[in-house]
Amino acid sequence: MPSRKKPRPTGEARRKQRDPRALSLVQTRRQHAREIAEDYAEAIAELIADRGEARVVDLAARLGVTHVTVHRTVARLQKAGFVSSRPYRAIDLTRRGRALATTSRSRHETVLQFLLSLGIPEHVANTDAEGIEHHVSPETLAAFASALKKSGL
Amino acid sequence: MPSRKKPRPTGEARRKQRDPRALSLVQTRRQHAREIAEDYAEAIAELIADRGEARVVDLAARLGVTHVTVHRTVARLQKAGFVSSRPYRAIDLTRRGRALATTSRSRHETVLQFLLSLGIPEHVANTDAEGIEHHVSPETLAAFASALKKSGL
DNA sequence: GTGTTAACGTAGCATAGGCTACATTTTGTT
DNA sequence: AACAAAATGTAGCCTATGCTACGTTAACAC
Repeated sequence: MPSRKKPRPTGEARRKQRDPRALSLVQTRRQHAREIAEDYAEAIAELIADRGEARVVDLAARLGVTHVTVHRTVARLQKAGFVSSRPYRAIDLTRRGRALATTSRSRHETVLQFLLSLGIPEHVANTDAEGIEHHVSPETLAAFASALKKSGL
Repeated sequence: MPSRKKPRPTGEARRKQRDPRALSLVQTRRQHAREIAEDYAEAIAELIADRGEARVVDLAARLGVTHVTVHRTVARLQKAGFVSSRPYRAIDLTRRGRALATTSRSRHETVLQFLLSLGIPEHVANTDAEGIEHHVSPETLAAFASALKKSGL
């Protein structure tokens, strides 16, 4: 098969990207699919750690969506190579999925601790961290970690 | 008419939200539509300031999408009361749109300056700020501003 | 081993945001 | 005024992420 990847724009969309700020916006949008993968990987890893396995219903409760959404998304993540699953069975992470879960979790923790170190109340920090973590580059993450270390002395 | 707003989930989705972390995730997802409104409002305000008017093509170049996407989104934002537009004319912000643009712009600036104050390189900070700004609560924004003031002495 | 219930899967709908291709209107040139 | 080019609009397709409603399988009680 001719490797049916998602085709990048070739017409106006490509030609018109002259404004430098557009690049950041485009990157931010591209990031979106990965956000979901990160949230799922993190949640699956957590469920496996907590209860031994990740079931569709528990994942749904953990993520605040219906089991149908979980089912479809898991199928997509399986195609993408992050999880493995068989009908009516628990969901498992692939090696790649575990790697994603690990880095996501650690990044989440750093962002959360950093926000808390600024004096932000816990419930606010939790929600903000959830939204922010997916948009934090390695450089920014390192800066957060270093600021955290300084403040923690 | 019976006020056709977007209906909130009433079945499984509502019942199953027992996990506290789910709430943050649900909120983060709900935020999504507003992100676009903020990006558009900011871009439109900027174009009007820079060239006197905001045209569909310029907006498309500024946002890194095609003019078709801009056209459809502007229609949605008009329904939502953020912009006003007439066929083949420039796009204008409503009072609400201008308010959104102002707060978005100021928040963006605070986030960006805060990242820069941590020593993050400019091009990275720009991209990260673009992604992060939409997920920063008023509390966190205040914390950023206050940290910025301290560091800026 | 049968039957109920909970979990899982499937069908089908809606919204939102991308795109290309093509049609129409404005704008600007000659 | 007529034409060419640029801007805008429309049609139609795709993917992703939600949902409800309903069918199917597996787990568990008895």
